[in-house]
Amino acid sequence: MQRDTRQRRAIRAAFEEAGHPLSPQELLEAARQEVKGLGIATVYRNIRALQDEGWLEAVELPGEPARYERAGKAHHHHFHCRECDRVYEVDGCPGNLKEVTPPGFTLEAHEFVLYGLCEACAA
Amino acid sequence: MQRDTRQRRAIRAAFEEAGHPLSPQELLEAARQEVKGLGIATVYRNIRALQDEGWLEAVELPGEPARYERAGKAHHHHFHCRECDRVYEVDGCPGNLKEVTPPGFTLEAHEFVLYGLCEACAA
DNA sequence: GTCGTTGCAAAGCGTTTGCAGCCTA
DNA sequence: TAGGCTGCAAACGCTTTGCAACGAC
Repeated sequence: MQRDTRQRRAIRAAFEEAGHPLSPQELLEAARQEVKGLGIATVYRNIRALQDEGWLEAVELPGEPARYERAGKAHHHHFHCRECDRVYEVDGCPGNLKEVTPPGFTLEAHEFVLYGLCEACAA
Repeated sequence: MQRDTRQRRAIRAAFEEAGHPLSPQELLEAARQEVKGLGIATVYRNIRALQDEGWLEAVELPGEPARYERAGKAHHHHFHCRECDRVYEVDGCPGNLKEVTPPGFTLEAHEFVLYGLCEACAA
């Protein structure tokens, strides 16, 4: 049975407050403001627990450590700003996925990441 | 000045022969058939050297170690088989990238990865 | 012979796991 | 009080680096 600890509450709260995906390190720093002495192992263990529970989802970006965001959102992709390093959600989905799939291959899922400048950084 | 060693020749040859991106480990195994006793450190050092030289390009897949392929190919994306773990090139590009980009954002690049079963594994 | 290159082993780095004590239910 | 949870440190897997010997030119 799962218990409601200070650590877990702080970790959940960090995700509620952040409007964007968090890395384990960012999460540690955020949650430590609430729970001093919080260990990185606890952060990783809770990330996994919250994922198993279906409360969190991994956001895997090519070439960098995974970030995490609240689960249950509608299908979406991400825009990674190369200036502020922030990750934004984008709605919608590129077309002609099937036409791009090689003949004989079975398509089950897809990842899609946009890179560039966000509105603030483009100004 | 760069030297032409047995190891470097074997590594180059492995890429020429493989029709798909190779991970450092796959590369080690392939090149070892030519050069027994080849070390993994040498593989990594040559991957970097060949990248600097513009002969190789990294293929970064979300959530796993990078693979590498010959540079200079036409724009393409990749299909990752969840069964045999191989990565294939796919030609073409999904549409409506601009429609998906949020207003005010500047789109500079995109990554796109398909997941599923390759032709061999789907059988 | 020079000096770039190699293999080995050790060091890094992010993530996971073992363990003894802690704390929630 | 039981047993899930935590912090610490050690263990991991992948990649990089230090070093002395090697070998291309």
